[in-house]
Amino acid sequence: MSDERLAAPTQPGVLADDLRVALMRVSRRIRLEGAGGKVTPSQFSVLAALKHGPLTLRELADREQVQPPAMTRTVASLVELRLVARVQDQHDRRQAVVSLTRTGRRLVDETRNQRTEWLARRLVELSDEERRTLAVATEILQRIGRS
Amino acid sequence: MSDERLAAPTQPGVLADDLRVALMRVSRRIRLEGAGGKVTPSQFSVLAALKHGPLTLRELADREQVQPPAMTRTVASLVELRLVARVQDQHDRRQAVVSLTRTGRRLVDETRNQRTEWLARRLVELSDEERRTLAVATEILQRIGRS
DNA sequence: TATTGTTATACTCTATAACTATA
DNA sequence: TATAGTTATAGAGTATAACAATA
Repeated sequence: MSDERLAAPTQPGVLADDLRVALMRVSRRIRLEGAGGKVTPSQFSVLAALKHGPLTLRELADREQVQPPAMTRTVASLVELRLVARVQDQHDRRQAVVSLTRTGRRLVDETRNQRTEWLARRLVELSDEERRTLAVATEILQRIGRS
Repeated sequence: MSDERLAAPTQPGVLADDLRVALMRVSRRIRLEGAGGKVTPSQFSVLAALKHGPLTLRELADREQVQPPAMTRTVASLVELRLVARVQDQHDRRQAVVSLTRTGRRLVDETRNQRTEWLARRLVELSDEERRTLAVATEILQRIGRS
């Protein structure tokens, strides 16, 4: 008797279905962690987008795939919460440049850390070999994510 | 010289950070596929929850982690779209049982297939060994998702 | 009394259309 | 004219509080 029924399925169609479900479920779990109710998911997504530097309102709207009026409101709420600052661009006064405040940056880092820690706790329960498998899988997923 | 810089990092903290980012990015990509604008994410989530059989409004609210009034509205909109049907339970007339219509089931299956196919197209571009790695990783992620 | 679901009300996120200010 | 952003308006999704119907 072969051990086919024990082997993880590798046919693209079957694997895609299993992997899709597993990916969606785990990311949902991760998203629930560290979302300490301080800001909404939309607001947090904007904060995370600003992590690597200031962006104009238009750039934020494009990256978050929302229309400018929606971003106007979200940014206004974040300004109110003192999590971002907005200043008029001096060279093109039509543009508003949005950046993280120190408090905003701290919130992004804390949430990120909480999410990472939730996953890290799951990983320490695995064997070395399983972690090696996930490490290689991570590289493959990174490639898929870029495509 | 060791090949440390080539090896995928397996320390739980580092791996968790890389894996988290990769997971979130790929699931976001998957979620964007086949979301043909026919229904909203909330509505689709309810349809998917009904895939394995009818549920009462209360059960739906619990599974979707929303309060009953929100589910009342979402179900009403899906009834309007002819994607679900709701009938009063004959044994307990307080309860409303919600089930997929044929159209609703078709929409769930089509969306699911489109998402799976997007991922399957990425998988056929990989080597056999990479697919084996992802297959084993899927089993590990399934365990993490259940925890 | 307890449970299921609805109605009333309010707030957030989103969209499109029309507008203002700047280039 | 074209672009960046806002205001006006509307619809979906969510919540809590108060209520109706049934168990």
